[in-house]
Parts: sequence; structure tokens; C-alpha cells
Amino acid sequence: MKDILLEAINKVISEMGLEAPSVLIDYPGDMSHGDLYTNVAMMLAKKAGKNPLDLAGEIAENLKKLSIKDVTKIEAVKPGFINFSIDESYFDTAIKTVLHEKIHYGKNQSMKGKKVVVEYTDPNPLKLFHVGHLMSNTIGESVARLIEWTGSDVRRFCFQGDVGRHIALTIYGLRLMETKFPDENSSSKEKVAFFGQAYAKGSTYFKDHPEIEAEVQEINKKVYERSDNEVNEVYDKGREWSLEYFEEIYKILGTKFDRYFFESQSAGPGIKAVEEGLSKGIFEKSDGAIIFNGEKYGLHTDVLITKVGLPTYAGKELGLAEMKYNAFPYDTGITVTANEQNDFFKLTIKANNLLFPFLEGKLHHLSHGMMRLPEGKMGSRTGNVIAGRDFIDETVASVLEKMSERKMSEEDKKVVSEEVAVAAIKFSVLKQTLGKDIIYDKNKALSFEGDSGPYVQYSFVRAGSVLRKGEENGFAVDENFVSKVERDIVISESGNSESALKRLIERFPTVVERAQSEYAPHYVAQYLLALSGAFNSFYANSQIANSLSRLALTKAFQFTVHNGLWLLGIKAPKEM
RNA sequence: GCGCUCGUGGCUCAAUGGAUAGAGCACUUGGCUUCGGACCAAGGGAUUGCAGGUUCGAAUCCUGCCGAGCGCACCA
Repeated sequence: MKDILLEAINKVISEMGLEAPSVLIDYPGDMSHGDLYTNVAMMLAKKAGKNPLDLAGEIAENLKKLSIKDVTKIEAVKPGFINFSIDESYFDTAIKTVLHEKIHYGKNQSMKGKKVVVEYTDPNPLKLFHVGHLMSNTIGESVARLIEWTGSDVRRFCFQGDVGRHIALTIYGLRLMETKFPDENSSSKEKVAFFGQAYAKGSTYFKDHPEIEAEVQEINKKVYERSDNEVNEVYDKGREWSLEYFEEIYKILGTKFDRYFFESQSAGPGIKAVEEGLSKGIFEKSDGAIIFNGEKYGLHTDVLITKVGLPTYAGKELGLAEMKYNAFPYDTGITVTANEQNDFFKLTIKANNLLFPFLEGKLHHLSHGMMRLPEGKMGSRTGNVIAGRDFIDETVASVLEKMSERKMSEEDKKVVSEEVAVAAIKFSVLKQTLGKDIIYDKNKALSFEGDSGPYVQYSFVRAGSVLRKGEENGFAVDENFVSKVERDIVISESGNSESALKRLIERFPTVVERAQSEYAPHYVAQYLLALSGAFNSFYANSQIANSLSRLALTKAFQFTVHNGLWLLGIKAPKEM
């Protein structure tokens, strides 16, 4: 409908001899202003030498002459808006579309055939998987799903820092610890916690004893070269345990990576790329190290290969871009990280473009804020970090507490409580604009009410419950349901909670498009809150289970919520 | 110091240069003989950090100031 009106407006204004700017046509915030509005008259008034309201009136008159299907009212108002009212039957048709498209409702083909890689989460083996990784995973997964809905071929990549200074510090810290090395039978949580402590120990010790620098560098070199059996043994065990532990978390979160990359693999290609860049004059030598002088491009200067000959994070990033491209020749390569890496990515993207001209315009960095504690930044070096797994487990525990009254098997409770907890966590991340920090207050439990994931899930569950009731009343939602709805069109009156819900369901695909084009899942999250609110209001105001049209609307609501939650990486449970 | 990002009710967040700045939490009040109360309805609560500017129109764009966060050469 938006497109139809847009076309009509453009036609009318060009017939009036006016140049069309990029016309805004949208849903008004307040339904009392009609179903759609445009501000085109105000934008053109000055150029046309007319008063905005008069011009709006003229455009409105000309639009009326076109007698556009389903448009029942065109009205020029106050400063110069033109408001449109759409016939109720148009929305009834939209509801039927939902019932046909089911779990595909909202998809489009805007990027059909494009290849896209999304790299996210990126935890480091031997280091703690903290709430920040949870955030990156949540956002990356949602973005990957949004892109899948453009018809693109998406690959999920995860890059893990299995070599480097943090590993050396962990191994050093291990030597300082009295605690016994955990055995194979310990839980993966214990195993990983052990290495987390070692890292904290190693890095705090290093902070107070800078004289161990040479020793740490020596260990680091051994890790790269795999030249020391003792180091290798610790390293291999730690890496294996970490990766197992990460898999457990991905399973709970609902992410499945297509491919893992490790820094130990990108080091070689990184060095090769940097040396090639050096010979081409893209990079230069300085103080024994190889650097990228970003100042020519208004960026910083960063070291790519240290004077000891080891690639830095930046150097390895240069190798990674090519490795990713070789694994899957993408049109768009997105990397999701916290915004503390913004400058770093500006730098490496620039360097990658210079080095690999075929990557020009393909690399994108998507940054998000950080999980912060009320008392300040979390840092794994100091040890005041919240483990991602602990955060999930604590949330699950409080969901279970809330579910204690529910009659449900223990097994089901376990599954559902996990789904609800993950919803609460993910939604709290995805409901707000990317890039802003989230303050995590341990004393304030995550919300299950109001603007929350569980609120949306609850609405879905409730809808399911009503549908079952409808079935008892002889309105089975089966193969014949849609055709029954088709025959029995019941047009509801406009202006009530039922028509408000209908209108929201109809605009879902446009919400998805916007979220896709801006890589902004929060539009979907915010929409789901509004949609759920509209449903709950409708539910409170009408008897649903005895009306086919209202059941049809409820079913359409269910599909829409289900699809929206899916885009956020959140499950829609049957019961909770 | 330089660069990037951000300041919206007590708190946490929305708002494509557009209409009366929206929600949730907290607070006050009302609603289960109806389909799940993790709900609904209503109320109070905002000089959108401050000062200018651009515009028919600014939370949004520009400039300055104040405040916060992040980054800035051999860590990742």
C-alpha cells in the first residue's frame, strides 16, 4: 500500500509540474491521523511558492481523482500533511496473506543471491566467555537472520584468538597457581574457570612485575612455534576444553556456526599479506616493526608485525579477511564487535582494501555497546567480569522460580525455562539501538514483565491457548481453516483494538525491511512490543474463541510474533 | 592533547527533519462467575545537558561550551 501511494503521489506532483524530492510516506504514530500520511506538500511548498496547506489540498484533490483502490479518505490537514485512510477489507486481506505465508510472512528477496558472511561472538579459548560475548552473539545471530530474510546466502563465522599474549599470560599465571589442574571429569565450567583464574593471575602479576616481560614474550613465541612440550600440553588441553564449553553455550543460545577460524591459522597468511604490502609500499618499516601508517587517511598508525617478527591482532586481521573470502566469496562481510574496536576496524578495513582491491566496499564493521557494571567497565584482566554462562544460569533459576506453580513435567520446565531466560537476555540487548552500553546490575534481576522478551513470549503462549479454546468451540485451525476464513470474511469496525492489531500485523514486512537495511534488530524488538501490547489489549476487550475472524486474527498474530522472535534469535514456546 | 560515540520523566530505553516527545520499571487508582494476571484500563511525572544557528518545522542537522564512555605503536 505504501508503494502504491508513493507511486500515485509521484505521478500527481510531476503532473503538477513539481519536482519530487524523496517523498516520505509513513504510518503516523497516532491512528487518529489515519493509516498513512505524507509530508510531501510541506517539502515542496516553498519551491512551488505556495502555502503548504493549500498545496496539500491541491495534491489531495488530484489524488482523489485517481480513485486508488482501498483508499477511502484523502485529507489535507493543518501544517500541510496529507492523511490517508485505508479500507478495513484491505487489512482483512493482509491477514489472509499471513495465514497463507505462515512462517515465511515478512520475508523478502531484496538481496536474492547475494553472499554474506557474518562474523560474531569471537571468544578467545582459554579466556572467559563473558557477557560481552553473549551480547555479540545475540546481535550477530539476529543480524545473520535478518540478512537471511533478504534472500541472501549467509554464512556464520566465528574467529577465535587461540594464540597471542593472553595465552602466554595464562600459561604464566598457571605456574603461579597452587590450585590443582582440573581433571577430565570436572564440569566444563570448572575447567574453564580454572583457566580464567590463571589469566587473571598472570595479568595482574605482570602489571605489578613488568620485569617478566621477556619471559612472557618467550612463552608467546613458544606458543606460536609449538616448540615446547610443556606449553603445548597445557595449551592443547585448555583450547579443547574451551571450545567444548563454547559449544554448550551456543547450543543454549541457538547459534550454529558454519565455520571457525583461529588466530593460529591467520597468523601465517597475515605475515604473508603484510610482507606483500610492505613490498608494494602500502606498509612501512619503523623501529624494526612493520606498520601501517594510517595518518595519510586520517587514521592512527598501528603495528602489524612486531620487531620480534610476530603478527599483532591487526596483522592477523589482514590474513583473516582473505581466508574468509577464500572460504566463501562474499559480497558483504560483516564483523560484529564491541565499539571499543571502532578505530581498529577503520584501520584494518582500510588496510585490507589497499591490499586486496577486490574487497573494496565489501567489509563492514558493526559495533555494539558494552555490558557494564554499575561500578564501571568489566575487565577480564582484573577479574571483575560476569561469565556468560553464570548469567544464563542465574536467569534460568529465576525463571524456574516464577514457573514453580506451573503444571509441567520437569523436563519441559527445563527446556522452557531456558527458552524464556534466553529471551529475557537477548531481548534486553536487542530492544535498544546498537552501540549503546547496557548496564548490568546484578542486584536488579532481568525483567520478565513490561518491555521484555518474556512479555512477547507470553502473548504468543496466550494466543495459543485461545486457539485451543477455539478448537473446542469447533473452530479447528487445520488445513481448512484458511479457506473457511476466505469464505467467511467478517469486516470488523475500525477504531477498536481489533483493527489496531490488524493494522500492526499488516506492517510487519516494512518493519523487517527497515531492520534489514539498517542492520538494526531493535526495530523488530520494538515492533514486537507494540504488537504484543495490541494483542493483549484485543484479548482483554473481546471474546475471541467464539469467532472465526477473531481466531484468524489471533492465528495471524501468532505467526507474526513467531517470525519476529525468530529474527531476534528467540524461541516462541507453546507453554511457559 | 587528538579522534570517535553518547547526554531524552526518579530509573531503563523508543522516536525516518514532522502532528500533543512514546513505552516499560517505580508510584497512585480500577479490573478475574469470560479464552493463562509474566495481563488490561487509567493517573501523576519531561525546559530532550546548556547557549546560539539553519529550517515552514529540530530530541534529531551545524557551531561553541559542560559532562560521560571508548580509542590513540609493537596487547587482543
